[in-house]
Amino acid sequence: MAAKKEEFEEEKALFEDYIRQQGLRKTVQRELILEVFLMTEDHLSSEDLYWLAQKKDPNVGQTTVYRTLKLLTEAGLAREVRLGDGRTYYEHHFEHEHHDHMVCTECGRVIEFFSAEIEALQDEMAAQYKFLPTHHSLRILGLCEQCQERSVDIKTAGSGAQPRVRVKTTIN
Amino acid sequence: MAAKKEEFEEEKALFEDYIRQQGLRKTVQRELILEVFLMTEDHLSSEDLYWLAQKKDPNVGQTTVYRTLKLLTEAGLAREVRLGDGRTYYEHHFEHEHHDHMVCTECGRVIEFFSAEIEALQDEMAAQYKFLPTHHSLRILGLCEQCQERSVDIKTAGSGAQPRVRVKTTIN
DNA sequence: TTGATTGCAAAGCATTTGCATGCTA
DNA sequence: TAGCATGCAAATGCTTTGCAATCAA
Repeated sequence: MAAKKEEFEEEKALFEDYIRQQGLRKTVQRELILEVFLMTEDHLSSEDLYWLAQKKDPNVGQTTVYRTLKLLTEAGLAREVRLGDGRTYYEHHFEHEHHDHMVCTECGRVIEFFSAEIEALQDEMAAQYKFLPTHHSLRILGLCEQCQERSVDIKTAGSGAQPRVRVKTTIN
Repeated sequence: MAAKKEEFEEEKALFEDYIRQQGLRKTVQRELILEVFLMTEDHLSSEDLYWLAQKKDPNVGQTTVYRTLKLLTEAGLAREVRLGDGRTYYEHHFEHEHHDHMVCTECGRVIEFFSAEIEALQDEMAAQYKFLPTHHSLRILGLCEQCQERSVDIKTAGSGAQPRVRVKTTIN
């Protein structure tokens, strides 16, 4: 994992460019938070990121994480995601395909998916209303495969197959 | 507007059925809140509803509005909507077509739209992941027609044509 | 040196909960 | 009468803000 550090030069450069453009300053905290964010392929809440950053440097504060995530979003490196519970999650934005989410209301599992047809139809609808879309979010709530099975036979089956999708246990 | 009161017998019956089924109790507050909700064809936050109900009976409390909105949602009369700011809005659910929203990030205007094709494709995607969808929400953010014009020529033009869509000014 | 940045503590919101009182069935 | 419902106040959880100290440019 530590070996990954060198991979994010492009993203880091982008961030530094943004910082310079805006007349802001490069700080160790911002660098650290960006690094931790980039190293984690997941939907992270501000708090998640805070704990991860804390492990590397106990000197970072919650507030700075909040502020830096906003910054990353403005810089185009992160994207805010609302999964349905109160908090705001962040996912990678730079060089990551746009996608939407299915959220299991039972276990919180998040499945990412993409449909070019849906995208196209959305633009069509927007055009119909002369609406200029900047971004969109489609969330499908329901039960994932595992939880459907679980609710059919109520055996408390042990952990079956490896989950094929990333799991967020922070929800619910 | 007061003449509309008699129109909602079906909805009221539905609510009373639900209340009875659940072993709950019919109260003046619940009736009033339901009535005010039904009389307003809009996206209402709990606070919006609270003020509207207050005008009719200063004895209703915020808490009861929150609790009753949950109840209405469970009874299938209301549906929760997240428009992107912090709060939760509610819209009619009973005998109302499902639809999605375009939200103008400039003025907060909300456009409702529906696309059977998008719906169908969503089900298709869900099936592909063996996901059992219960509901979904699609939100397109961007600029409405008026705000696009406004940002082209920066003349602070007065109020032009009548807005063709319902406007929520509570956002932003 | 100057002013942006940090982190703590406190404030802000929307929403929920504890609990004594009130009211429905 | 029994116990659900109400409404106030307090608590909660996430996020933002005020501000003095710190640090980058």
